[in-house]
This record gives sequence, C-alpha cells and structure tokens, in this order.
Amino acid sequence: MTVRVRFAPSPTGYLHIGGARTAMYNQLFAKAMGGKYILRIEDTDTERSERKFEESQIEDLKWLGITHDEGPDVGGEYGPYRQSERLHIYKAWAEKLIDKGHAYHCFCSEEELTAKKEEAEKHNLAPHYDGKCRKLSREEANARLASGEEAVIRFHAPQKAYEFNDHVRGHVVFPEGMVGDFVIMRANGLPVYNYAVVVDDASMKISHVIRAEEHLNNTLRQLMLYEAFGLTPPEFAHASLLIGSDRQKLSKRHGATSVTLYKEMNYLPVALLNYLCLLGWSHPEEKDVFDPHTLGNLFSINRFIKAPAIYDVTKLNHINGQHLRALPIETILTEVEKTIPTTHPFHKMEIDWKLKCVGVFKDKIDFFQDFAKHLDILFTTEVSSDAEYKEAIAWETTPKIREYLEGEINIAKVTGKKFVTVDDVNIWSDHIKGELKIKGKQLFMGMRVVLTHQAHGTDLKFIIPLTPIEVLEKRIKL
RNA sequence: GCACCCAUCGUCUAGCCCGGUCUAGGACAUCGCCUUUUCACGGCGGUAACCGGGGUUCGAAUCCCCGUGGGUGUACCA
Repeated sequence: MTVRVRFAPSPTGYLHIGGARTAMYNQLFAKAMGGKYILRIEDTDTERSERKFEESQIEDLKWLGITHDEGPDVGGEYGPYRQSERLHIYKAWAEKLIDKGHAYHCFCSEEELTAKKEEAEKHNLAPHYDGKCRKLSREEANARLASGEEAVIRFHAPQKAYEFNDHVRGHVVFPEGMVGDFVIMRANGLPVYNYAVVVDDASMKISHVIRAEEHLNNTLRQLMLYEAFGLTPPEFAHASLLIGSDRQKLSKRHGATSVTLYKEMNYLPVALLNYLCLLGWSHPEEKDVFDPHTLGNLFSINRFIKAPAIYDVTKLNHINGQHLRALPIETILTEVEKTIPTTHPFHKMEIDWKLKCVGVFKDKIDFFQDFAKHLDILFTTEVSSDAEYKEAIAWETTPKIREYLEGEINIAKVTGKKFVTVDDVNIWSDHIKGELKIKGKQLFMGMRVVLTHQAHGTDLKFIIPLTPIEVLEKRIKL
C-alpha cells in the first residue's frame, strides 16, 4: 500500500505550533515510509477563512522545511486541494448518500432545534436530533426544496457501537448512541468538517491520518461515513495534545503560539522543529538534539506518547542554543550582523576580527540577537557600578597595575598597533606577577577592572586582543 | 450531564506491549564542585517521580479492577 498522508489546516489564522508539529509528523512519516505528504486547505468556514492566512501558513511551513508533495500551490493528481474548490464533489457524494438512504434533507428551523436541545438537556438526555425530517418522503422533500425552502443534509447515524485500532491509543470503542443524525451539508451548500474530511481523505487516497487527540471523538462520525460509503477507513494515529502550564489546550492566551512569532524572534527553524518533535514523541536512541529532517526511517509511528505535553519555552531556548553553536562560524557571523545596529562600530571591523569575535562569544548565546550585548566589553568606556568592581578598584594593588598598563598601552599605541596580542597580555600578567609581586585574585581582577571597567566577563586573553587600542587607552586613563 | 482519552522527577521523557536486569535511566531547569581564580561553554556530582486503593503473582512502574485527578468532545467551527 502506498502511504499517503496529509496536513489539513484551516486558513483562519497563522500557523499554530501544534499544527506545525502535526504537519511535521505527517511529513516525517511519509518520508520514513517512502510515501507522499499532501497539504489540503480546509476553508469551508467562509466567515473566518482568509487567503492571506493560507499564504502565511504555507510560508511558515516552508520556513520550517516542511514541504508537501501535493497541495494548492504545487498541484497534484488528486486536486483541487482547497475544499472551497471541491464543492461539486461534496454535493455529488451527498446525493449518493441520499440515494442509498443514509442521508436526508432536513427542514427544521434553528429555533425548533435549539428548543428541543434545551429540552433534552433539561432532562439530562443526549441532545440528539429527533429524526423528524427523516420520516419525510423523497417526493415531499423534493417538493419543499423546489418551493425554495432551505434545508441541510443530515446523515442518518446508525445506532450501534463502533471501534477501531488507533496507532497511539490502541483499541478504541465508541458505544452505541454517542451521536445522533448530524449535519453533513449546510443550508448554504457548504460541507461540514466531519463530512468533508471523509470525502477528501477517501478521494485523495489518504492511507494514514495523523492528527491531534482533539479529533479522537470525531473519528466516530467519520467511521460511520466511511461505512455508509462502503469504504475502508484509513489508519488513524491520534497524537497527544500540546497544553499550556494550566494543562489546558494550548491557545493564544498561553503566549507565543504561532510559528510566525518564533520566526520573528529569530528562533532557528530546526530548533523549533526539534523541540516540537520531542513533545509527544521520543527518539529511539534517546537523542534530544537533532534535525528531525534527518530522521529517515528512525521516525516510527510507534513512539508516540499518549499523555499530553506541556509546552515550555525553556527547553526550546536551550535547544536553540545547541543548534546555533553547531552552525559554521561564517553563518553565525552573517546572522549576528543583521541584529547589530547599523551604526555600531562592529560593522567597521575587519573580517578576521569579526570571525574571532564570533568565535569568542558564540558559546555565550542562545539567540543571534543576544550577541550584540556582549560587544560592550569590547567598545564601551562606561564604568561598572557593581560592588565587586568598586571593591577591586579600591585595592591598594590596583593603581600599580593601572600605572604599569598605561605605560604598556601607550607604547603599543605609539608603535602604531591597533590591537594588542595574546602574547602582550601574557607578558603583562607575568610582569605584574614577577616585578610588581601581585598575584592571585588581585592580579586577575585588578587587570580586568582596569582594562574592561567590569568585574566579570570572558577570559581577558580573548577579549583584550579584540578591544581597539583607543578604547583601552581611554579606559586606562579613568 | 453524557462519551472518549490520559496519569513516571517542577518540565520533556526512557522503561510499560513481552512482569524480575528499576535501590526507576536521560534531558531542561535548579543547587554544588572542577577547568591558572571571574562569566559562558564543557565536565563531574546533588535535590527531585512510578496519583491512591485493591487484586493477580514468589515478584508489578509494568497485567486487571475500582477510585481520584486532569483533558478533549458533545455546532449548519475545524
């Protein structure tokens, strides 16, 4: 059997991270099985659907590297891939259902329906449709339709138990009577989700449906529909839900939930994917930093976890740092430069200097934009106000260090040096140790405080050779 | 209300299907130590979990039942 899977978002907003995860699982599964991954746009909710959201979702998917084999933008032999363009199919299939007696037109008004529903709820009964219009003859229904009366098409739900084997939930049983006759075609001629999904999945030859657990209950209606059409349902895998720290389904109020936002915050797409992949699925070798795209056959549908996962950015940030550090130094430079203000002296430096600079600071950052703030130690002449700095500057040994270093820096300046070298720094500390007899904390902190105006920071051997001599000169005089 | 699903460190999880090798492993976070003394990276180590109760069994995180808690669904939304 050829594996065909799909991701079917509604273009009612930006791509949600939960959706991105589902899309990734589908694509990964298709790749592992040598199958096809299809993108279908479920835009039957005309009130909320917008083309711009479809476009932005496709763009975000592309940013994440989740590319589809068939879809509205790339075509394919099972199109169209937008539900709004498949209306004739839903209509035709609905006619088949009516012919076979599995569906019927329903003329009940909304008021009538809500009244009955409230009544049922009052008696603690399931608010199922009572089947009033089911009793209408075909002729009668057609006559009312011809007279211009509005009607929906309802599916005659069989009253019996259904069961299926879910790849992550196992054997799931839906007892008899869970749902009543439900609407499959609205009065405006548009199909309802549970129906459209079945028609599309069947006609697009979808073999496996991998989606989030919120759809588990929907499977019942879909099973009924497959049965009525005389079709074999696809295989199902309901992955656990992504939830917030309050254990509720992840939504906007939980903070950044759209992929677009992560893109704007400069997250690495591979890091987002990596983190999302691990929420509800585990690597067979227990790896936690990897590129999901390279998983290959390692991606197994058997490694989904049933329990919902709380989405928490802390670990995502760490993974982002891991992926960032693994990047070639030239790439980091390019990305980092984009985040530094254009007027910053960094941009005027030589390429070798920049590369060295990135080499020194990349281990300290999880995000490209964190780089810029580390640059202060190389350029600023401001003085730290923290207590440790004040303490070190007040030691009686510190002025001696300052005096000696001032001379050294002047010599360097006069000889035309733009930067001092690592060797210079080593010679300085040797001199201070040997001639000035200052050692230990007084030595290192003293040098640091005098040369950087800070009590803490990266190893002096790395930062001093990167600091412009004019900056050192200014600092030493203070 | 009813139906379905779920339940291992604070968080993500391994182990559960095929009971013993689990005094429950890893990662994030946190705490401590190490790396010519500071920050970071890294390394080492610590704190920290099988929801409760029954049962089956020589033996249960693993199998069964009940309870509790949480979630999802119950639309002419998807």
